Amino acid sequence: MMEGSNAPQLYTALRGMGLRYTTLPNGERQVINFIFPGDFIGLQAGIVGEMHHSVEATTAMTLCVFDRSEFFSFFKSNPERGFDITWMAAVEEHFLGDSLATIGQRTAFEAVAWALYKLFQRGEALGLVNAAQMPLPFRQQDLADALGLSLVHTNKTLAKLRSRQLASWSEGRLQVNSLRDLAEAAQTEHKPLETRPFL
Amino acid sequence: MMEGSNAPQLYTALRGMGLRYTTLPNGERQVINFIFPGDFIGLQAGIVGEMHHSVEATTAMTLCVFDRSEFFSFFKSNPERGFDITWMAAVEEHFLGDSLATIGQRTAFEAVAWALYKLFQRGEALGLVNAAQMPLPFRQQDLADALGLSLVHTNKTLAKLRSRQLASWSEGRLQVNSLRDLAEAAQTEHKPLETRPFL
DNA sequence: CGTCTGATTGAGGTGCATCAATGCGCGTGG
DNA sequence: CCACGCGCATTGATGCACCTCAATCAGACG
Repeated sequence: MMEGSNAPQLYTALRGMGLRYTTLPNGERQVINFIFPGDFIGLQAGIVGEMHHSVEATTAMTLCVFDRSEFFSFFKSNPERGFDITWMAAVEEHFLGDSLATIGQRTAFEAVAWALYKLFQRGEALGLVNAAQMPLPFRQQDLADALGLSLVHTNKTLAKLRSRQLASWSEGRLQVNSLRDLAEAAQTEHKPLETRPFL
Repeated sequence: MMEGSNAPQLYTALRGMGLRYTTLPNGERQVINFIFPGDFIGLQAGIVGEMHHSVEATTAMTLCVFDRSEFFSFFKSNPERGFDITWMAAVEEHFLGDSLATIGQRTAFEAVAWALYKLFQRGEALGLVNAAQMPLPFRQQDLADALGLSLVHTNKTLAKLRSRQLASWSEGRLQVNSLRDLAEAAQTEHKPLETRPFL
């Protein structure tokens, strides 16, 4: 479904995973966030008009498509839904603030721990976790580009986390035994995930 | 007006400047964005409920205060305004994505250039620019914390921008002669600012 | 005048980037 | 069935961009 859309649309991801990113003029890539089932995609594109950020599917995805042209009228006829959309945007904005803080202030070790912590927590909320494991079908390069680290250093940092028994990510599966320990390594407070509406 | 509010409220800044930031457990500070007149403050706090990010006034400010408890009903009775709020959130989210990209991918030189570019552009839109100058009453430490750089390195980078005639920021005033050149130094495209609604 | 905040500058150290090579699984074509 | 190429993970060696420490300086204020 993703391929046919060159006109920016609005989606909510029902199944599968992906990522959102920008590309700098010099070719560097920054992944902005990882997309999980339930995420609402394309709000900035839908409202701002131009597509400055790209979205890419990592696994096969099934999407629920909304028509952008009807977005405004939808808002007027369903103000409660409109409120939900604002809510989602606010949660997302809050999350991006935290992301900024990790890229800007945390060490590579803390940053990787933080990312895996957030991903695992998200997986838990979605019921993807089974026997302390969840699927995480991204490449190390994706995580590196998300954290502003080099692929090599990301790899070495992942190895360190593995050897310290904090988190183990390989072959597309992430294993975390103690979320609390991981949060501590990430210089972050261990607290439950913000609830977010679903559209 | 800011001082009396320990309960999270919603504001729009009418006059003055400030900044929004988080603090990590280890004490590091990440400033998330700079607040200009017209900015809407406290949406995440207002919706999410808890105040995880702090807001601080740099100059004296005058604010327009909204009651948080009426926020939801306001949304239902004024869906167009609700749409505007979502719009603002989307623009802000988009901007944070760009911020991520600069902290993650740009060099210190490019990052500082990018920040001054954005600030100056914002100033232009607000009519603050006069004779290629605008007021910018922040400290170098604030910019450093926004970009994830040390104060010392930020200072040296600012000096380099000054010596290359790209941008000069001192005594609370920012001077930019060629926005185009500055954008080029920042590894970014020079394009007009996104319009944003005003509440 | 002391004190305080913020800007500036120099010297030395390091976390992470870059370069380079190897390995491993998997699909593809001969 | 095997050789080959390709994407991705892994590991070692080297270098640099940026950090940290430390000192000085200018202006504001009581």
